[in-house]
Amino acid sequence: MGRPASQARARTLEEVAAVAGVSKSTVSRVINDSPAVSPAVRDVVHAAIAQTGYRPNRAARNLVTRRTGSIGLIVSEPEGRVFSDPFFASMVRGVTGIVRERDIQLVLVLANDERAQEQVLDYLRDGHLDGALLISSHATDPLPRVLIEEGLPAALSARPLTPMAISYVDVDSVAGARLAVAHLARRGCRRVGTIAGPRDMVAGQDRLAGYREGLANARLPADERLVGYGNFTTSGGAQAMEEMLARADPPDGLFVASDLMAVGALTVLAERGLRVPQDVAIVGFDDSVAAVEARPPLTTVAQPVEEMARALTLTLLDRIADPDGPVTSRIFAPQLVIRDSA
Amino acid sequence: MGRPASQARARTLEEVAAVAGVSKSTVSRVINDSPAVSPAVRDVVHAAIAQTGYRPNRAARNLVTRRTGSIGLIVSEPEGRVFSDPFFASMVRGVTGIVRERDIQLVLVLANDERAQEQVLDYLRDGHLDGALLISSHATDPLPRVLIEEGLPAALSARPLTPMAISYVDVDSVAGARLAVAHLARRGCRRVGTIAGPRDMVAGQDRLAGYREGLANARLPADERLVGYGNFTTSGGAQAMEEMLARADPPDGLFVASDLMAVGALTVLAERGLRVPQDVAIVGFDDSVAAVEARPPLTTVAQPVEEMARALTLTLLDRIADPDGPVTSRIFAPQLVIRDSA
DNA sequence: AGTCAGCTTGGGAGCGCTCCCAGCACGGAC
DNA sequence: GTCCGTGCTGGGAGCGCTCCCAAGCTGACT
Repeated sequence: MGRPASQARARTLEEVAAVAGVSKSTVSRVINDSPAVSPAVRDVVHAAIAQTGYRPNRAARNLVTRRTGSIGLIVSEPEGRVFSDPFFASMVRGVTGIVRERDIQLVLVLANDERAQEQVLDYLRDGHLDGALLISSHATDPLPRVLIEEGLPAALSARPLTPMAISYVDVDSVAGARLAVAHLARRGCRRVGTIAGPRDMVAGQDRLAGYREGLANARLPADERLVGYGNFTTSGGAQAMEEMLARADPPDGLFVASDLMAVGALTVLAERGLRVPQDVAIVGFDDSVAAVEARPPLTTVAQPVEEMARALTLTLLDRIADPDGPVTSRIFAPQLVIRDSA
Repeated sequence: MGRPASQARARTLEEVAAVAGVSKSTVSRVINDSPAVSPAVRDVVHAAIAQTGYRPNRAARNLVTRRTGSIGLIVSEPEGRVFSDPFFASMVRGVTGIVRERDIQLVLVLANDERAQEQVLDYLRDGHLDGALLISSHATDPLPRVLIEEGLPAALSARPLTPMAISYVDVDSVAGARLAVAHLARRGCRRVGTIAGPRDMVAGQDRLAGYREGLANARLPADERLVGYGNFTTSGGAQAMEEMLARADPPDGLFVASDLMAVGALTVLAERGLRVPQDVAIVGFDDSVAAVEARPPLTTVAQPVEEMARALTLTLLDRIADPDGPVTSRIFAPQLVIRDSA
């Protein structure tokens, strides 16, 4: 069944060239899809590659191309938070898909505290990575700005608070929130509240803004006592719900800026004996597994996370290939997924 | 503030050597901590390194040492499941700590379906990685065995079902479950049930075995109707709880093999109007954030995940340094964390 | 027939590093 | 005084690859 890999000496370009009866330059051209190779020779070389089981040596290639062939997935939030977010899992799946077919390494980098951020910066400056995917949503995160200044290709998983010369992908959160509120209004809700995200996250701000627009569009009254804030986690949602119930009569409709927070709200509502959707109709955001598993299953705003992740990755790769190219960003349209909670 | 990194040409050994007035061999020795350098020269070279801001070129070094300087974090379960598990976040934090101080790259690899597994195997065989950390708990996972056969250094995040020549770290799940049941018995519970993990996971089996031992130790009756099975997720726990309640009177004590499942059980109990801990005392497993955030906060069995992750990583690095060295594994002692649920 | 452009191909330098080997200086043993 | 370790240092080959440059060959055009 073949020897252990550690003993199987790797083939080299030279050997393939010998087998194919051509020079190593030619083999190199074939490998790199250079057009300057006649079809006949190309076939011969391909056969030789297959026969020898040749695989290019990454280190040797990197040495001369001055590329590393790897990009970083930089998580600059408390890792517990990020990983537990279903958004992250889908993101990784999307990124991995692209990265794998291009034979690029995805290096996981945690930059969750100040010290780590410094180290990460050093790391990036040392040129260990060709580029970076930044997973972070806090508007106050200094990393994006620093990366631009350092000239390292980067792309963000969310729109930065202040416009900057960096690519990003994001869902149209404002539109998503409007969608949710419109649905609630259509259902007949009159007192529509929201549990918004943190005020220092763009997603938090946008979804709140969209909620307000939605109210206005539906000619529904705005009641600030029905606006709560959570940190996008389950417990944050529960707490916000409790606080809202403490200061005002229950709303009959509620837009919650994340499924996780909605689940938290759900438990509080259940404790209070309020039925969903009869007493309070709820719309979440993300369409994560949490939405499916919630009781009742959540009506929610879906974002095409995997597609977004693919776009994000491709954007970064474009930028790596052409560092002076244009900064391109894409906003994806959200979609309402109707289940039982509203 | 300095030119962009992309323009700042990297220093080389040669340049440092020139500055220090020595040969590049000597500089290389200093960098690699060779003892064969006189203290005086060493100091001069260190000064030159600092002055020039020299950083070794990873590719060049890899080319000659035939190492890649990176290890894989191989996630061979559905990524949604793994990432959402708080265990994973702590694991990553521990691994990252070690890896960062050794300047090793952590490459994230998803092997969540058959096709991906094949690709991952190819990838490993190509020598892109010096070794692999395997995050997977399904006893049926073929990857560990394959890695051994390929001769690629690897370490598992959990004890494999069948003993094999591969290092791993794990918590003593049996002891942990015994701890939990003993606590329940001490509290006065007489009808102690369990929601166990999947039968094809070692952790599931061990915790169930520990539960049984705990019952025996406390001279408590074993009632198979009080044994349920979940897949370590919240919804799995809820479902198992419902099924148990459907086929038997509620237990007065319950050991749940994971915090996430315990949270699911909690919601079902709440729906049924059963109070925790008064009617049913519950002990979870993992001491994750979910335990802290649960209502009531969960008494649970803690495992020193971060320390385990560090040990796991060090084990792998040892193995990479000396592939023929002994296979060492470590079992960590669990600890009971008492909160409000039992 | 001669010239030249255009297409393929081969040769070989060089990327930055490690590590083998040789050389040198010094000091102790004879 | 000679010889031989021992400790430190420098020289240089070579890792596998890319890419520049030159050379060969074809066919079209003058």
